[in-house]
Amino acid sequence: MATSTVENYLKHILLLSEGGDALVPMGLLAESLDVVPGTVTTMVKSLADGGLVHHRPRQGVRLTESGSRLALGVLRKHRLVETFLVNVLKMDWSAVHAEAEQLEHAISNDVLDRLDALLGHPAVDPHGDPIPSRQGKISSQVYATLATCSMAKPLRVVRVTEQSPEFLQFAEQNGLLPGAVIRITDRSLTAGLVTLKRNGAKLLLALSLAAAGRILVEPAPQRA
Amino acid sequence: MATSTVENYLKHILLLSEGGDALVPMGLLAESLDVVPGTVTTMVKSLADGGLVHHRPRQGVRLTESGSRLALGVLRKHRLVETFLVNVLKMDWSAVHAEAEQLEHAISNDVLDRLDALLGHPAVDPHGDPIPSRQGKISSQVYATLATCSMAKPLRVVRVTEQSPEFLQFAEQNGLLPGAVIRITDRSLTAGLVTLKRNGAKLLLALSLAAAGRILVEPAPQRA
DNA sequence: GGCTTTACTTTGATTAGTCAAAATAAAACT
DNA sequence: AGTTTTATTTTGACTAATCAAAGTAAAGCC
Repeated sequence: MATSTVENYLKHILLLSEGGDALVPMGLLAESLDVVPGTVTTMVKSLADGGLVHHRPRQGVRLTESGSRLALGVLRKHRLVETFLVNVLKMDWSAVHAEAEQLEHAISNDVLDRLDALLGHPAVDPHGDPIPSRQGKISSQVYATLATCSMAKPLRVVRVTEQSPEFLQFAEQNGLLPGAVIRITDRSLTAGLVTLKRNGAKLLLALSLAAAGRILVEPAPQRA
Repeated sequence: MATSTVENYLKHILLLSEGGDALVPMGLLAESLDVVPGTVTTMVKSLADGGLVHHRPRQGVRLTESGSRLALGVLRKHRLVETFLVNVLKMDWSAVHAEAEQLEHAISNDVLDRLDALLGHPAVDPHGDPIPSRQGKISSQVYATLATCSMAKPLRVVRVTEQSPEFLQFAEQNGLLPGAVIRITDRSLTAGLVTLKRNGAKLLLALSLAAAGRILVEPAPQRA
């Protein structure tokens, strides 16, 4: 079995490569894992020895087939555990990320499959992130964000791509959970602001463009 | 936070000291943890530096107050996780010990408390072992075993003090789960055999004395 | 094209946990 | 009491993962 350190490296590489097979720069990986760059270099070389990644020196790192399989397995554990913590144990969705970071390395595939069944084989976790299938497939639909979408039509929040409890709490308090239907009332690139109105809410809500870019949306069906 | 190695040492010391504050010999601890004795000596000295155990050189080791608190916490996690795996995820009780060994080090107290509530604050795990309370109290009732109990009256199995999947499967197949009511028909010290009959079963069942000593019983109420 | 900045790699050291094997203390036999 | 056995401790070495700091390659910039 891979150590949880190895599992973490693979998971971060997967997340940083955005589904594609682009090279992940070493520095980015170091920052993401919160270790110094030298550490990443040594670890990546040993992962490469183990056939889990390809290392292009001075350029970056990319998952191999078997590294990718492993990384998707870890991600599946992470997201199913998060779903369990929120749906069954009723935990705050802003708190479950840290818990899942630990549990994803301790849970067996047997337990995972039972959890999956208990939850009804969910396709996305509470943040709206897609859960890889047991076969390692991940539905990688490309969504627009509040910063990039068209402004005309009503939108439904599908996903919040940010893990920090502060941001998630902010999102929750303002009703920006996956499923919420909203409408953009204004977007100013110069001010760096997006203003929107939630269905059923009285007040307008202003968001920085940076924050808006973390919220993925799809067109909401007209007048449900 | 204590590493999972530290947690394991403390848990094993707790289990080997049988609730009392007897000194646990280093060799026994080494065997129980499946490491060589030299490793235990070094680790125990560092645990002693951390104030978690008292080390009497060449004699053994004993938990301090704070070591005991930590160990009971780990044991609580272990047994609640086992209960969850059996009661909620419907896993085989003979398989859950190994799973819980991993999960006990990864689960937070917050998650644990929610699990505890979900399960209805159980007092014992599926093997009949008592679950320490959140305050670290453990109901340490002393039970007789099939090897030591009186033979006259009907008995109820309360606990199976053995973790190996083989033994647990054997027990399960022969209906010796906690709660089962049985009656001893014969016990021969010379042959090393105990023979018994389960309520509702047709056949007699023979057990070695060693195996019988792993099964704790209490007097069953007469004709329920 | 040469200088500077930035990103990455190397080197040497550290910590946690482990083993193998030699050394020692205590207990157990004659 | 002296010797043997057994349990424990010490010593030296190893692996995984890390950091600090020095070294190097590649881009970017006059």
